[in-house]
Amino acid sequence: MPPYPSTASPLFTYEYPRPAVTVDAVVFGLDSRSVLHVLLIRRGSKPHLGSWAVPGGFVELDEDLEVAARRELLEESGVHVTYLEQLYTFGKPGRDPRGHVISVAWYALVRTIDHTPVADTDATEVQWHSMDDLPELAFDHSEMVTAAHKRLQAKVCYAPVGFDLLPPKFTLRQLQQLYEGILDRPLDKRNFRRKVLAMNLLVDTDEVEQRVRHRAARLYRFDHQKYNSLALNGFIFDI
Amino acid sequence: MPPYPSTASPLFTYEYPRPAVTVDAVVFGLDSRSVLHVLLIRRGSKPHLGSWAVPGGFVELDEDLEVAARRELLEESGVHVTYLEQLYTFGKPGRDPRGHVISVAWYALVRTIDHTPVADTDATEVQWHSMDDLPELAFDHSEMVTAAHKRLQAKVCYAPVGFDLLPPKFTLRQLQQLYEGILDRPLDKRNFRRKVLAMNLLVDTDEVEQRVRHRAARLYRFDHQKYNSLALNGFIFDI
DNA sequence: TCAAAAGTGTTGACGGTACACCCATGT
DNA sequence: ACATGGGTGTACCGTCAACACTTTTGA
Repeated sequence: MPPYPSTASPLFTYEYPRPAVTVDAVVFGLDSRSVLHVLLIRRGSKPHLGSWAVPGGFVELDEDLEVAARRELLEESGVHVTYLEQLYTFGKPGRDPRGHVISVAWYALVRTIDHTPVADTDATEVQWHSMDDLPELAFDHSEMVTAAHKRLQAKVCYAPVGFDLLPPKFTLRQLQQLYEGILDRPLDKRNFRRKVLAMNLLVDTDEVEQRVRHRAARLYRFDHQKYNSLALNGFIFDI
Repeated sequence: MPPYPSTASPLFTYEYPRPAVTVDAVVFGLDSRSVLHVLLIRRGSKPHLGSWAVPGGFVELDEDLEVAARRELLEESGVHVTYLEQLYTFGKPGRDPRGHVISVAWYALVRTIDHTPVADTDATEVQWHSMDDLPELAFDHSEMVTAAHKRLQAKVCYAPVGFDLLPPKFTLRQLQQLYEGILDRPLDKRNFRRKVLAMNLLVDTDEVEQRVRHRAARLYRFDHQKYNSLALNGFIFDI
């Protein structure tokens, strides 16, 4: 085992052993019925070999934390995330049997989870699991998923992050089902539609959904540009 | 320089060098005129020797992150915090000239800042600085303070954390000035009083403030017990 | 023609905001 | 007596919640 390698400055002394640092990401997606799912991998190495876990891994030296999170997601599950936000840093001694491991947890949103191609390096299996039927998870990953879900529930109410779970063009029904799935409660259809349309941030594309066996719904897209300029002037998205 | 020491499990390999991990804490307090202040230390060592910075330091192996934050606060500034919450983890390469240093930032509230005794180990000087007159700070600490302030502004609106900045018994005026100082905007006196009293979480102590040269205001205390039991049933504090 | 979802308004309750004066106290 | 802040009520307005029927479409 080589001595601990040097970094940029000679002033940096190595009297103290360092904890290891990982990043883990709780990835949310919706299936075609707008049901909220979480991406899990089956661990291909010890500890917790064979258990389900959230994708993640060690941060490399001089690697940005967000870059590390994206790299691990790509390596372990091949998903393309549309939204990524830091969640919380878990560092309780004993959370990893290998020693002191500090994990910077993130949560991410992806657009659609039907037919997601999955790569794997460390993971033997990658799978979407419905939020209301999750298996036991390795380490403290259940806690991470719970925290991420709460954060998402709070955030969709005051920021337009939900759109990152939908395709660029979507129906009002899809949007409402998304909110109902995330908030885990029913919403009134008329009130919901009135409220979201009143913000004037949805653009009617003059297209309708295809191949449905009922009256086809209009497709809307979210006007990110307009939202951004409004947000600069203190506008607050609110559902 | 000794080789990097071993941890619990032999499975834990040391092929990769690890970033260092620190904790830093943005500590808020009010002066006697209810003006929001931040606790800063003047750095007594390189890098940024002589610059103002937020108190913090390296996490020890197998030390819990919150414990580390409290330890550093005690060592560097001797303050007793009444509230401590994790804020964000900063890990951009280059944020510390010594090498890759990941900082888990916290924010804390203390009750009163008049005549605060200050100890120091690494710090040559410890001082409260008014939020609207902050010096340049070392590293990315300005960013930390800004993030902490935003978080505090958001949090006082939906959680009773502001009371951790006040003495156990306080006047409604103090409470209002606290909110005005944190939110940085004036509030209507009658509406504010009606709203906070309507929550039925303030207990009139039947005492009044002393040694004031005007009509003495009633002193209230916040009923933490009642709040906790209400919160369990879904009650949400709201200012 | 049936099944399924799209689309559409009104009312009542509640909470937020705006606003000004008299009172108690210490100097 | 004066300066300083303590303490109080009402009216208007906007927002939210509750609620049901007709229309369109594909099978």
